[in-house]
Amino acid sequence: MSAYAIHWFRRDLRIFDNQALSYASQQRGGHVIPLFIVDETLVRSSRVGPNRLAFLAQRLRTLHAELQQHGSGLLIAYGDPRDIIPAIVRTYQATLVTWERDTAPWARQRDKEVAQRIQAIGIEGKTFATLTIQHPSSIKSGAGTPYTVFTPYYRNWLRSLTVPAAVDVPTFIRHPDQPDTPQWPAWPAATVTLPDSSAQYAQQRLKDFASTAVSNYTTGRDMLAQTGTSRLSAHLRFGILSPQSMARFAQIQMEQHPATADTRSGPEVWLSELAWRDFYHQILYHFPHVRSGAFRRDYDAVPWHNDTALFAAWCDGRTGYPIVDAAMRQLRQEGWMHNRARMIVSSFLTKDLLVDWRWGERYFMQHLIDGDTAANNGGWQWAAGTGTDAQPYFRIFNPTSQGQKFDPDGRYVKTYVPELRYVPTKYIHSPWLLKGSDMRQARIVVGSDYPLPIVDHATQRQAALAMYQVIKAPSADA
DNA sequence: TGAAATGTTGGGGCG
DNA sequence: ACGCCCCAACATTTC
Repeated sequence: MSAYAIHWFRRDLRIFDNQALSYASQQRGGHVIPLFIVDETLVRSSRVGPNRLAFLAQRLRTLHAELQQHGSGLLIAYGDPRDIIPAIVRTYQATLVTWERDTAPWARQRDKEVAQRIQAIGIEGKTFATLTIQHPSSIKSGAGTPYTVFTPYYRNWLRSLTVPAAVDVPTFIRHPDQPDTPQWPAWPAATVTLPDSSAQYAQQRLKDFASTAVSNYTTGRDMLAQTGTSRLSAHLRFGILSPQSMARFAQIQMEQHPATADTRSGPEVWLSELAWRDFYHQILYHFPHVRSGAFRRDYDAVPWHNDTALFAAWCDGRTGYPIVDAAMRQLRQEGWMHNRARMIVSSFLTKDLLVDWRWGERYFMQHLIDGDTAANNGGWQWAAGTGTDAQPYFRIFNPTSQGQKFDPDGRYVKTYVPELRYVPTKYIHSPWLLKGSDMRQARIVVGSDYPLPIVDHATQRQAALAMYQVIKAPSADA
């Protein structure tokens, strides 16, 4: 009988279209131990919240069930992978370890040390670059440097895009010593209703989205009250679906929905969103300093006001701006927020409340089930104007007009801010203007039942422009 | 993957 | 008929 391989699951929690897992199985004739390691130091990070953990815990259970259907099961171990991997290699006399390569610098460092440790005992570590559709180091400018602007990156990304065919579910032969039941993590319960974590659900949702919603994606994705987006971000985050499988669907749909002269087709725009994900992963890969500070280092000098009361009001969804409050309450209720809403609230936090983007970034990471450092950091720095290809500091969203554009009938606001449900459409994004008979019709007193705006947008816009002036000031040379 | 401020134009009210 | 003004509508510039 062949020796065993270990497949180390991390962010690729699937058995279909998992190159590293299938390789392990093929190399050892099905003798593969599916392993997940819980590193409690990561679990206790201030960038993690109960909802993402609970979704991960749930996925470990559904992954185990899916493995069981194929005669296998998940092995869950606890500790530092640098110690755990060599220990399990010894326990099960394994001769090969496979895993999906990460893009984050700290994870790459850890993985490098794991590889060194098993190499020292004569075991091969075989890795696969499948976390992104194209590897961060594969898309470079003519000068050989990484792109920091999306458009040229995307042009190059599209040109070199060849999505590998899907890899089938491998065969599994269970190791006789592997416990029947994994030792499940004892993590706090979710505070929200979690999405279905099964691969079956995710694959069906992908099919449904690809066959219907994606054709209207170009405009539908921005409409807050519509299901115009795939809503598969959490599944992509944990690799329940591979990004490659999404790209394949997008490519098929692109052939069926050709672009018109003036508008990019839905599938094309959706594919570009997948490229944005790749883009931000390669930014984190090549510029690890973005994790703690501005990509453009001069923006670290922006004198954020950081008023804790204003920040608390933003977190709680009581700013008095309905579109902002709806979005922040959606985040708390669902552990998810519509992408357009993420842009609106991040613009509001940084440019109306003048709070450091890192406060918002951390809060998002604590609450988002789909929270991913690369994408979340990229999005926040984009909104704050501190990042790669960011919107300029003077581009400031008006929360009222954004609401009118992307939630014209107020359905999104009324879903998450129910105290505004009788407010006439005309005032739904500016309830502070209600008076007389309109106020009576709205059955609400603005200022007590729902807050008055905690800041004045026009005033704060000017304050934000002033705050960002340090960027333009000449450096103080001695 | 803005919005506000400022500039320009032209229709129409009015003396 | 004419000049003047107002201002909506659109364009351009600025942040």
